[in-house]
Amino acid sequence: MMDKILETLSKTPLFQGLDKAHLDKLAAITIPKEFSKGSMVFFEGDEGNGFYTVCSGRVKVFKNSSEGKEKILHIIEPGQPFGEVAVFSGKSFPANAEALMQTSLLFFSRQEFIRVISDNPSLSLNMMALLTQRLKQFADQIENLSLKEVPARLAHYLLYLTEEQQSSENIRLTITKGQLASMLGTIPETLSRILAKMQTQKLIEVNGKQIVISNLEELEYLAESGRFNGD
Amino acid sequence: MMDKILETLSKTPLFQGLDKAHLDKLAAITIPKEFSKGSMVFFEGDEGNGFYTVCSGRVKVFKNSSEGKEKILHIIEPGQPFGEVAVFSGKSFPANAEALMQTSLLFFSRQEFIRVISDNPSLSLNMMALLTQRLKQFADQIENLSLKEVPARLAHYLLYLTEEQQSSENIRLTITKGQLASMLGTIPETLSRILAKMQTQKLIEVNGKQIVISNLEELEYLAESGRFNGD
DNA sequence: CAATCGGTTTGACTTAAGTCAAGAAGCATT
DNA sequence: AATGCTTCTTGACTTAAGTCAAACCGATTG
Repeated sequence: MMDKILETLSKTPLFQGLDKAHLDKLAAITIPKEFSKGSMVFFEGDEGNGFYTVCSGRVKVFKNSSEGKEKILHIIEPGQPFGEVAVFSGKSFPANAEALMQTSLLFFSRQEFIRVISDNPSLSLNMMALLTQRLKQFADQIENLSLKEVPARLAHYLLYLTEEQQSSENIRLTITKGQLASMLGTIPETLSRILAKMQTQKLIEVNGKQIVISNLEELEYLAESGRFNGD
Repeated sequence: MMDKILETLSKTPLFQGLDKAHLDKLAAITIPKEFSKGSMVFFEGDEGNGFYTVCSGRVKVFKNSSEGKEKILHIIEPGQPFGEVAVFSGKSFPANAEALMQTSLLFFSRQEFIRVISDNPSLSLNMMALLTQRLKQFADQIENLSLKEVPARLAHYLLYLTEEQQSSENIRLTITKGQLASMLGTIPETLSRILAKMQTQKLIEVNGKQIVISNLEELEYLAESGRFNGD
């Protein structure tokens, strides 16, 4: 049991490079929690007494509007933390988090974690690296949302997937198209139409969640310029 | 000279609560730099060997698109730091920074700063608080950009100004309307039209940079719902 | 093997907001 | 006061993307 936790911690990038003693301290304050598909880990505005890391499963972090529309901020994969904002500044979570499937999480309480991190420059630096990475991602999202149109945002995301999956030929969507639409700041109908257009323009071939990149250069051009070449 | 720096440091929220010894250490690694109006502090992609805090003046942090449009991410006021992302994760700055007027900055080199912060839990926690505040701001911006329309975003900003300036009656734009448009993710023409509409709807009265809030409740409703009441 | 359900697609239509172009208003400087 | 600036406003027009509604598909499940 404790072994399982230690193993998970040691695989979490945030805790990389820590020595055994510190990992043990962390393991001691770790609280495992289970969430079933569709259940909420926390709501925006909830008092946040700590943060989580994903052990197995997947968590959707999102905001929603008064009319019930939602914007997915990120999908958290195993090994990644979320909810850290509540630990260091606000007392409350700035967004909602929902398990997308049966998910096991590790919970770190703010007080205990701050005690551990205060005595641990290496962990502090890891945490700051993580937070600044997130800032960069968000800055890119803001740039895309305000400066680029949906086709360019989608192209950008597909290119990101090629890196992620180390294949410039064949990629696989790891989320539903509806969720992808939400991440890109649009709606399923629009996404569907643009995927269709990318196909008629021979940039890609879509088969369910499987996507073949037929014309990488054009896709890169689209991501950059926002225009389908010749239209 | 050194006194001036120490005084500035002690007024910077990031360095709040540090004891004299640590402030001295910081002052020792501080490098003052001057920028004239319109000059660039750094460009997106530049190698970032440290970060800055604003001593006096003002700095615009922004991204720009291939077509030359720009999105202002934030306007940095005296006492605030910027460029921290480059210190802790990427080696490069994720956005551009330009002095909006004659501006004096303090520069902290990455290596030296990491040395100081490693030995200073209090400063670490301050830094993490700062970074998470930024994350929260960005998350809100993303929410606004993808879930709300321009009128709601503008209303939201005006309400923010009432808090900032501690007046629910009379506020003053501290940036040009063009810059405001860019911060809201729109263009000056659109901003101008919406301000005009807010006036005909008796929500506000605009007089140059001076704005009188005539109907706070309606403005709050607009920020929340995105709709002008009754239309 | 229907029946059902989430996810996806398509079509017809509406609308928010961008583009382009021309003035108008502010301001600083001579 | 006249000149150039930049900033802001307004109008006519275009366009990207959202809404609403219907149908479709694929995968369970009774």
